[in-house]
Amino acid sequence: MFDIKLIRDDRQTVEKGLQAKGAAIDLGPVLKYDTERRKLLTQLEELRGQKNAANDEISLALKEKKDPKKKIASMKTIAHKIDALEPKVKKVQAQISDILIGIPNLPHPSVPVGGAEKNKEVRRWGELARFDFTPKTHIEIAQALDIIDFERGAKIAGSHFILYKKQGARLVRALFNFMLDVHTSEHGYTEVFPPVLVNRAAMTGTGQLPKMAEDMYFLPDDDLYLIPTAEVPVTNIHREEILNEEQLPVKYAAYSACFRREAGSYGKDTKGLVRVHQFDKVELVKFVKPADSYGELEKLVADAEKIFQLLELPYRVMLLASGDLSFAAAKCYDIEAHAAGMNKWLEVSSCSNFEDFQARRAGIKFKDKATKRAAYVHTLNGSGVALPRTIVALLENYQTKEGTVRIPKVLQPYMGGAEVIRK
RNA sequence: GGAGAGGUGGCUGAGUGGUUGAAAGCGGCGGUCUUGAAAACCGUUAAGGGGCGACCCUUCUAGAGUUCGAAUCUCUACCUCUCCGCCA
Repeated sequence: MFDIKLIRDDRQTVEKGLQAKGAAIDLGPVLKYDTERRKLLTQLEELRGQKNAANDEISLALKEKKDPKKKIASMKTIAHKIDALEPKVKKVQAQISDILIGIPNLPHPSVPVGGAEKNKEVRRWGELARFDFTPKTHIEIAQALDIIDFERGAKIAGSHFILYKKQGARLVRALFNFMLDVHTSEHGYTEVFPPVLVNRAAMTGTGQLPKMAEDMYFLPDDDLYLIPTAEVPVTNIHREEILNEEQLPVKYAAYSACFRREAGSYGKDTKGLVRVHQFDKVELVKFVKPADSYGELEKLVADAEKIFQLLELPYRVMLLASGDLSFAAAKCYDIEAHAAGMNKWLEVSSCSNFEDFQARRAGIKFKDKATKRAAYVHTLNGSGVALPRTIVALLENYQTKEGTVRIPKVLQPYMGGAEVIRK
């Protein structure tokens, strides 16, 4: 929920931020409703005060064995006035919430203003793979090695659903185990394994609802959604909670399957692993003190990068421009791995600082010792990392002339000691 | 799926129509005592909204209702627990 106070106090900054994000929202109406709400609320509270006072008098009269009839009658009059006013207040409050819930987070000042063309490469790691033969795409490699069956995946569920086989299936298991191990034992994250179905409140809390409804699988009989990322259940672990300042930062690493309808992206990446409806991902989620959140964002990106460094896969880190940011994000880095077969940079991780945007919607606070008040935490999350595109990079970068695929050192223990994937 | 019992502050838990925003305990914070700590004792300690402020209003899972008045009564939804059934 966007902070109405910020709109009230600094309308220009909000408008500028929204414009940078490409969200054309007229703040006039919400401010008008806000003024009206406060006017009505003052009246309502005045009446409620009268009612409470009358009630005290009645209760006192009863105690003193006096007749409260007259007082009851006057309280009745007040109650009628309140009944008339209450729906008006509720209505205007609902109008305000409807607008606020649809306002995206503002970009951080360090974010370049503009569309995707303004995305900025901030660093690059590793050497691009070079071959003395023409490298194949992961589709050709996987089919030749019989480790992915695209046709039968489609037969079972539909196109863009993947059936991994043999060392392909093992590779999936190897990768998320490896990633979880790195993040829990080296980066200090607590492992969680969340539900992949969540309710409406959870989806609203992290900001997927109301805007992203058409991109999610929904089970109407149970009013439940399949998660598009573990960010949703994991961030909602602490929904409507007040955390202790000492326990911050809280850091979770979660493996989950993720489900995306990818509505509207038909015709894009129609083949292979680049865009699929169900995929696996290890997600990192942090709850931090507001003052620490930008430092924590840099660490989060570094934690995700570490996976590619260990896998020895070349990548670059992109700072997203304002127009390319998601609804809830204030600042975001994408990690893009290079896939040699397709000769493309593939987005494999997205690390974002949401500041207090999600915390506000989900009611996640901490007890601030300095002020002795409950304040919103800042939430962050990043993929650490998404599997299918990492598999694309692995297959395409580690392919050999013979058609086999070398397994990076760190993964070999997870692959039963195998050094190569062969048919 | 069937039967029953519940959902109260950071936690446990009292409260069955009117000074109850809510007893008590635990935990937290401050103090006395102590070289320091523990123990003991004293005090303090919910969140949100409005107002410059004294202060006022809201909130006992959520929504609807009964009543002059609801944590307390009624209905609905959701959730939890116990027993039975089914089941990986």
